[in-house]
Amino acid sequence: MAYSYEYPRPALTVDCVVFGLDDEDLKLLLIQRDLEPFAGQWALPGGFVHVDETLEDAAERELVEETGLSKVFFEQLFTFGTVDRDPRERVVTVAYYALVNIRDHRVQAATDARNAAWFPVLDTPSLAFDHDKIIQVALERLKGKVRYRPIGFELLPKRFTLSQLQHLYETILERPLDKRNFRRRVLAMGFVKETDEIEQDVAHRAARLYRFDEEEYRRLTAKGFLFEL
Amino acid sequence: MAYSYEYPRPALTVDCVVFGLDDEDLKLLLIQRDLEPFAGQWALPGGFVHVDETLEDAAERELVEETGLSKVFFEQLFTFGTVDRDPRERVVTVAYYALVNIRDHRVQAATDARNAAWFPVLDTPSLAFDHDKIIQVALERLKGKVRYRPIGFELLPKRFTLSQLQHLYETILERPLDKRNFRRRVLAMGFVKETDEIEQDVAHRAARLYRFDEEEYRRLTAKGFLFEL
DNA sequence: CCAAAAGTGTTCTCCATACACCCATGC
DNA sequence: GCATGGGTGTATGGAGAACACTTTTGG
Repeated sequence: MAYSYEYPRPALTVDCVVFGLDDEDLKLLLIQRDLEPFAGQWALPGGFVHVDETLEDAAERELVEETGLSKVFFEQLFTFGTVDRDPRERVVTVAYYALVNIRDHRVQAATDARNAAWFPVLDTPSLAFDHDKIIQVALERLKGKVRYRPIGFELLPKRFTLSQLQHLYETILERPLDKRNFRRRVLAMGFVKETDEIEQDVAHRAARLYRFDEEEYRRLTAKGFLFEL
Repeated sequence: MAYSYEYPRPALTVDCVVFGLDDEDLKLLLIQRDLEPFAGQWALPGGFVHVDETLEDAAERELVEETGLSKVFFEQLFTFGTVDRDPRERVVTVAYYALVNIRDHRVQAATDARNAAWFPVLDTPSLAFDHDKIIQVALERLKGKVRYRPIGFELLPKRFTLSQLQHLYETILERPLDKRNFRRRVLAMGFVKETDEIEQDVAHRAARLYRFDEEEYRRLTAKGFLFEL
């Protein structure tokens, strides 16, 4: 019989790469570990998968427990399974990435985390385990996916200006975009809708606020429309 | 301590979705299980991950053991972790997909497999576990990825005709393509190279054979070139 | 000579790109 | 009134899409 009871089995964890957008940069949510191994070092939030919860549930639970974040956009990233990635024993980890609007969520460390904080993506401390590697993979995925799926909106508040949206894409893609062309293309797609609100409290002309109309996006993709930027 | 020794842990398996191209259709390599649960039913090749092997190694090992296939193109697909996907106990599976040129590989059942055979993708028997679901995900991935990564070549022999290549894309994308435009675009990319050989033993004008120049592809992508079809 | 697939160019349309100035607001 | 970002139109070039006939070979 191929029942696995007789054999030692790898442990299974989940880890979360949480991206957030601060007005200027792309940031990453890290926790400072309170336990060995790597106690005191910064790492991705994550932990062991319980036998009675799905992988998504485990990722969400760990994120809430260690950082206080809940109800954020989540997608599976990749599963990392080299033999020596954890010094204790064999541990396979299913990594997720999440996108959050920083301003709407307050982070707070708890359980196994001594501390939780946002770091600029390009200026993180050296991390525990193979978490640097996981972040590299997450960044590549984000860069790739943002061009053909409208996931960037998850990083913005519900109402946003077109300049914020453009800035977001410039940050993620690491190249400048032409303002007029960008605005024309975004609006031509039809699912970024003008609202009748404008920015508040800015020291210059206030910009119009727009929103991402998910309903409309679904309708359009169902009809064969392909998002691309 | 967050050591997991104290807690029951999910079992971990790998499963392989192996695509092949028969002259006409896209096919899938399945095995007939010899063990419970689902003995006698068709399923994806796969099995438990050993503590001392990476996930890739496990996938390759299981594929050789159960089907005799080795040295094929492999990529991680997705990790499936719903709680009840295995009737015995909690089992999380890391799925891989593989692309094979059917004519160059002979399959042969062994170990836990009573039988191994190719089935048309759109006409498979009902499968064990959640393997139908896994295949759906693999198909979507293949359809998506084939358009921006030159992985389709893995399904063809080393030397192929442009008609074969076009047929492959038509099969995967499920739509007809214009012959002249297709040939122009493929050749314009620069990494599909003409050879001085031609088809043999055909009952009509013999077509020129081409090859995928991986070196050239790497050079071009390094310079910012983006494959797209 | 017939069947079957190989091979080949041109036109048109549309979309991506490049590019610069005036406008509204707060201080 | 000045500094700051908001907002707008046009011209050009290049790529994708549509489209049909001749060539080669084997049977």
